Amino acid sequence: MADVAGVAGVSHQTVSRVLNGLPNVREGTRERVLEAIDQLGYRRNRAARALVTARTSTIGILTVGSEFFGPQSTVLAVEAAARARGYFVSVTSLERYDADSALVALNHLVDQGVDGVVVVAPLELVTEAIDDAALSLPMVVVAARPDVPAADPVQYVFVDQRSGARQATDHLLGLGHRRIVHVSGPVGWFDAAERLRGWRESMAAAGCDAVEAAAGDWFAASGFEVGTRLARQVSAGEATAVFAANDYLAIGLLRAFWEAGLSVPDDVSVVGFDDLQSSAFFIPALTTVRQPFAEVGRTALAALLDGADAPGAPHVLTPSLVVRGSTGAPRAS
Amino acid sequence: MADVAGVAGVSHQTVSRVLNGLPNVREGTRERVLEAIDQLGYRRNRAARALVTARTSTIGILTVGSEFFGPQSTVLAVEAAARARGYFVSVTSLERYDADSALVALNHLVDQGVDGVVVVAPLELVTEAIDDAALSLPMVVVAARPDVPAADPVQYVFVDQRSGARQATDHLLGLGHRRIVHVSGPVGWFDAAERLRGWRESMAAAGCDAVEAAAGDWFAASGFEVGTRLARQVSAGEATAVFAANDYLAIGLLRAFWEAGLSVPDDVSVVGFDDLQSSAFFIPALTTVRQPFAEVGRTALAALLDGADAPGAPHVLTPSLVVRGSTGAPRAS
DNA sequence: ACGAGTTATGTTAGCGCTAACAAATAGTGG
DNA sequence: CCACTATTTGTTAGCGCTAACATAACTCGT
Repeated sequence: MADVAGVAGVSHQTVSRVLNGLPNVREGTRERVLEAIDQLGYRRNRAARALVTARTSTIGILTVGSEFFGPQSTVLAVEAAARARGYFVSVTSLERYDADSALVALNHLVDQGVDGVVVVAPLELVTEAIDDAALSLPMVVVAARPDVPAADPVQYVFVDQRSGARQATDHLLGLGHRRIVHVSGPVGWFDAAERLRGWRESMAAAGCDAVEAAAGDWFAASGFEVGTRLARQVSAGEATAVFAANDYLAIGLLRAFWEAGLSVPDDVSVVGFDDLQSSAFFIPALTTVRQPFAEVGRTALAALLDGADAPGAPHVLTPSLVVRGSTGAPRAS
Repeated sequence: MADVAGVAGVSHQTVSRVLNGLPNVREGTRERVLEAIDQLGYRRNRAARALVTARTSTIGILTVGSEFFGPQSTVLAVEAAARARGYFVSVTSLERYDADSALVALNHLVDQGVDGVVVVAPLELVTEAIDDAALSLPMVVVAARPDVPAADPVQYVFVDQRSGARQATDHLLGLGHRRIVHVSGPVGWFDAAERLRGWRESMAAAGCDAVEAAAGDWFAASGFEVGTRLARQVSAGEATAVFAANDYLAIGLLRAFWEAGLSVPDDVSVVGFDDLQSSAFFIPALTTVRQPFAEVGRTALAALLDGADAPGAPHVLTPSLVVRGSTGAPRAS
């Protein structure tokens, strides 16, 4: 910076002023400074700036370290939103799914001096770890947590999973299905719990028994495994539709039903959740629930940067049902 | 740090020594310092440290900002490898796929003072932008670039896409197929170009005509569109197998063939590339090529941190074919 | 027990920047 | 044309840390 000041014939402070866009710099001076900067290829040292301002212009993202569609999409959206607002983004993922890992990851970000943290890890143990950590750092959690502590300084942003599940279930009910099984996601995940709850609510409202089949994780292999069992229930007339907690599980289901010689949607309807890029091309095309990830990203960042002092109610966004070929009226019995 | 020194009854320098694990600190002193740190909940200021050491312990990752399986998996792997080695990771993605965006993104990282950059954006225009930028920063590019400039200070790490394509094609040839169409990925992507080339090599070696069908992007929708056309060729006996540039395209193909009433693999064999989590559950299960992403991540990071001064030959990893139900011998004609 | 050789600790300076204040210059009304 | 205000520029200090050097405190061998 001293070099730039020398070339431009001003003091380093004036250079700083130009760089920060402060007023009270004559136009001619500003131009000379910018010229000198350009000529010398000068770049401001962010560490020194951070040291004196006590702000790093960096936000941390804590995410589950896997290829889950929802979290992954959210992270991308937050990153894009942050970049658009001139922030740097530091990403850290969970090594394992336990409270210890969550704290390690959180500390990793705090050590880095981030100005705020967006948590994209909709796991109960992560939010618990955060509650315990009680950091004095602006923090936004993207997770459909139903019981946000009242005085929690942390802000919540999420897509209403329960609403999505109700839309999916109501769609099936509307087609005439009564025996709708839910293949639920793994325990400990808010999204799984909320989708399960939404399904239960709709089933209860319709006066139907809610029979659940739990999948061990979010992947197609689990969906297939559960689907193999469900195929027998379908054949026995014990189920006419399945609502899967996500599209990967639905892939496994479709496959299992196909292997069992069952036709979707003639013998059994299937609904997923997430709307993958390729869900429209499954066999058959999958009816599913789409989430507004880009909006989640923007909202989360806005909450973090602008609403630092306004925890208040969580920001809830609404998903929408996408009806395709995997659902139809139940076979007249 | 001064506070800690006060509590421990030592100078701030001794605290610094303890923190950095330097020798020549008596055990008792070290313990007192650690105790004081713990008691005060002290955290070292990274900005100040970065200022004086001129190193940020942060590496930047430049990636395409989309949900592509390969890049996404690679980023996760690099992040995990970096964390394991105590580095912070700053991620930036391309706003658009043009040279300008690439430079903006690269500058964004440089401005941040990263110690090195890993580029996970296997696009020609990105490597060109990097060549032009000629930054004096350790840099590793994860891209199957066939013509790495000799004196390039940038290191390359990649999975041998050509080998994967040859394995896929040779598998089909071995089954007896002669008319094997390749559905190629979008132009401008190294992976697409290399897979195309590998397929051509194998076809040429077998003395077969290589008929290509270009997809506009990497997604299932394009695969479906191309597949609709290919279905007619298959019916006309002009093709007996299709090698898709990735699994998403393959999904679209499977769907198109299904709609056309063609059986896979009886009427036409299909091979993909990437081995998605769910590829084993497609209908039929997809024969595809699996890439060692975790190894790519580790190798890239090792190259960045350890081999700063040894550009040399690119680090090439090898993918492996996974044979499943979507391939079989051609129908005897 | 004394000095040479080690090892442990303290002192000083400065990394590059911005905040706060001081000085200089330009602008304005009487 | 001068006193006075508004604007522009310069000067100084210090953010929290580490490198380099200075000093103090221990070892030992003789």
